[in-house]
Amino acid sequence: MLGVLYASQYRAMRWEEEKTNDGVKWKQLEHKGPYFVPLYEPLPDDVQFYYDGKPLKLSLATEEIATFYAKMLDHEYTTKEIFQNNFFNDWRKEMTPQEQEIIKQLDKCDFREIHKYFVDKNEARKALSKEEKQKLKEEADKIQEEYGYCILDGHREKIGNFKTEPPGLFRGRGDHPKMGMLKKRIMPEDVIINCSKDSKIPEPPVGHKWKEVRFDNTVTWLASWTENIQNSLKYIMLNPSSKLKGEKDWQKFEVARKLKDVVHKIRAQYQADWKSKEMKKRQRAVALYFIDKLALRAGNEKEEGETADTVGCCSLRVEHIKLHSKLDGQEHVVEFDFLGKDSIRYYNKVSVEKPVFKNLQLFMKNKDPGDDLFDRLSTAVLNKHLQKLMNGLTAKVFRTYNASITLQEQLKALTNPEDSVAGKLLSYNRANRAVAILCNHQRSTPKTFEKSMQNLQTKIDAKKEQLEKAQQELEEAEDEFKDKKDAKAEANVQKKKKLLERLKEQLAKLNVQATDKEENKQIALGTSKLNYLDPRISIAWCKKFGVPIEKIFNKTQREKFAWAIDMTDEDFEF
DNA sequence: GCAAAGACTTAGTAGATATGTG
DNA sequence: CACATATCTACTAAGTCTTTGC
Repeated sequence: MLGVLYASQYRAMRWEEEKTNDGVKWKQLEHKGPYFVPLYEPLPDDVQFYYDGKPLKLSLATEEIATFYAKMLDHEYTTKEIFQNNFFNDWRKEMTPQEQEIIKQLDKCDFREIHKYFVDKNEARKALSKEEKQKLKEEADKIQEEYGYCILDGHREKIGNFKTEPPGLFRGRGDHPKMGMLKKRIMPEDVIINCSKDSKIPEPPVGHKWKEVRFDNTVTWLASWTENIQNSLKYIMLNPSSKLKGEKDWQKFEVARKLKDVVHKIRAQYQADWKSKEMKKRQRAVALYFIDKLALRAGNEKEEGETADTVGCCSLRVEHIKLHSKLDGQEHVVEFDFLGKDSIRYYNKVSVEKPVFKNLQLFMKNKDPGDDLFDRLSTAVLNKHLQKLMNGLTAKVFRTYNASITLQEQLKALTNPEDSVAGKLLSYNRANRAVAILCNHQRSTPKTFEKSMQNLQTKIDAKKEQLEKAQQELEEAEDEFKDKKDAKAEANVQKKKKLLERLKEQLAKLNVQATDKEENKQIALGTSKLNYLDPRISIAWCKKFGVPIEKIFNKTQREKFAWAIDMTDEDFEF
């Protein structure tokens, strides 16, 4: 074979579908191991901790943990009782016996001086000169260069998270029972290295050993450790731009496209199952209907008291829905109100088919608010059923499928080929937004939202004024041309016309911006774009309507979707 | 057949960086 | 050019689903 390949051939080969199904993920894996975050640097002597109003010199380990709390002093977390208690408990465990003897109440601890020290330090860093900042950047780049890449089957690939997580206080989301607990420092002795046998095995930092070095090519991680809060594993894995991740991503969307072919049959079946004699089947059918229609997550069981109380479809409880025979002119309305992943609230009122409504009444009969709505159902049962309906089908495929098909339909409905690029982008964002709403992807309203909205309005008003003025000037110029009929006057008319056109465009652009911003207030578009929307739909749309891909995908996104950018033409259909 | 462990994807946010503006 | 604002990136928690071990 020739040593030279055309770029397109190379690309086609690079994304060629994986044939192996023996679970082997790679043949060669070489890397440097994780980068360990720097050790704790003690506070200067003039920065003091006070207990009960008196300065108290802390041992190194105790001081380090104190700084974790001090740094968070103006964060809402430190006002929460659970956070305070968990922190204080864990902190006391690390104290010397003498310190334990003295430090007995958190409210007698004064961290303010330590807090100020870190605030000042932060400011100082921000105020650094360009050259000094450049130097810091170069140092960071050097670390990235050395630890941030690995060799996988002959390709140099970027690693996603190559640094160990620094110690600190656990920041769980929502009402997390473990918030404030001490997240311990990861040492080489905690870390398992995974690489290929014949590769250069990473060296542990001097004076240290790895917990284990293994050669498992059926998994994709490079290193792992067990974190001490939930006692679960953490991994160092490849960046989404890597071939391995890209192929997996592609595969995910291919499974979702396969669902497109059978979804009608599946829908017909679960509708029929609403009337099944078996309670278990009815529950399965109603749950699947929710997952399909509302894009709910599967809802695995969680260990009580270990995490925030959140639910998905299969773990919904009676207290999470209300039934209304009639509401706001609609029949058979189900009102959902529960906390989902990341304790994000799901609130929705949906009019459902009568049999669904009847079934829900049945499922709720003689149950307490805290009882499971689908008591005969689990995600395992549901997924086992789905697996029989289509190879590779699980609950989450419905989210991917419905998100992608919605984008495709919305783009078709909303795009006007006559629009400017800005107008088309508004349509794109609206289509994206429809998906984000479906998937309930929310964000907290940016702190400066109201203000920046006002600023934009001021700009719009100013532009309107300019426009009116330009309009007048144009009329005057036209009058003058009627009088004089000379070349100079004609040129002036043309000039004013151009100006007017430009201002009109600018105003239109600002208006589009304002609409977009308002509609986006509490909705996060990024998550669906990155995880649920088949990028080929977006790329085909760009090509079809002459929108540069950079307008919808930033650098990171283009890297992640390199597989799709390489293979998609404007005719692609999901 | 089940629970726990393991592997991998999906999620919002904080802080860094880029861009626009007076 | 300094500052404000918008956008991007890194981070790591929190899910889903599969595998393991009894």
